[in-house]
Amino acid sequence: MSKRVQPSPLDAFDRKILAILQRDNMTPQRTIGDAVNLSAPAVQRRIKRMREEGVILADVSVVAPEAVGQSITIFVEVEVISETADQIERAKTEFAAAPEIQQCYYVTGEADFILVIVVPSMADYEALTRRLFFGNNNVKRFRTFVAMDRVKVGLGVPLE
Amino acid sequence: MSKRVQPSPLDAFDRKILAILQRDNMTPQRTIGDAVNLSAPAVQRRIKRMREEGVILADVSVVAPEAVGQSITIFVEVEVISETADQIERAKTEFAAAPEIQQCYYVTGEADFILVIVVPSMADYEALTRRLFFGNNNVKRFRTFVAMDRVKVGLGVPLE
DNA sequence: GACCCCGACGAAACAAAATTGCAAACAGAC
DNA sequence: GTCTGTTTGCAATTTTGTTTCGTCGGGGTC
Repeated sequence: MSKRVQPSPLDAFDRKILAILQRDNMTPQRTIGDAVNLSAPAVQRRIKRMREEGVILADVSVVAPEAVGQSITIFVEVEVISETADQIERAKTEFAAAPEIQQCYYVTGEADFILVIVVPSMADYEALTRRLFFGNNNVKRFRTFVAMDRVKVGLGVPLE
Repeated sequence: MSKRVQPSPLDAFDRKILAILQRDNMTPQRTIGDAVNLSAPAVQRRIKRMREEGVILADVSVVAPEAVGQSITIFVEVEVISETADQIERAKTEFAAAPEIQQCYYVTGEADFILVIVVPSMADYEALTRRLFFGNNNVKRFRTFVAMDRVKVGLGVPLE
């Protein structure tokens, strides 16, 4: 199920390449090569390997939510009643399936799940809570935080 | 300062293209064209326009945090003492500057900021809290949630 | 209705980038 | 020192992105 193939260790070249790609994956390999002192084909082979090994999970465009009418970002802390493996698995599956849920994490602490949700309006959010939380009798409680400002949004990982 | 240029409305073609790109932005334009019934140049013009208008914010590779030794994801709710515009701005700037902070949102509700943090170890997180929270006398309180499972992670927005 | 203008399209030509084949450099094992 | 693996750079090939150009269709004007 996992995409990882071999945990082949990353060297300094790989990390530099990753640092560039996670900022802009349309950078020409030639340019990357110049930046890291490697030929374009060498860079390309490393990228290919990292994709195969699952170091690079995906290559995506980041779409501005407001531009497509999804102007509201919401955080939700969800606390469940039963924490049996079965129930947790069920919750994970349900959350993962909802397209409005951009991110879902299973966490320790005072909550069990933290969700990042993107919707066009509060009415849509209200409808979603009805479906997802009130309609799920394993949800004990949930707390909502509405984002006023997306100060920093990304999936970039600290490198080097 | 903003990247938006003109809020030219998106049609069904644009949305279909975005849906493809936010899943895989390495899809050849010809392939996209076939999928949406448009020629490659038409697709390319639309993509170019959406980039210029800020509909497409960025094009990035998604790196697996574990693969680069950043195996711990943490959520933090931060509550500040003073909520003057000045202090909030200062906090935003500071959070945005930290590379370990992957995401930062300014929110309503029981907290003021929600952070998503990626670190190699709890020790690193501890050091970060010391620097970021204990070292900041405007932080009243913060709550930590450690992710046990990244159930769903992405920046994709619901389209159509 | 005839006209023009504007915008978007597709086909083809073109440019640039990615990919592959191959020989050489290098590192470690014996 | 020689062998074997791996990784590299260069050059040829292929794929992809980009530009050009002629055409089509809608809207406004006279």
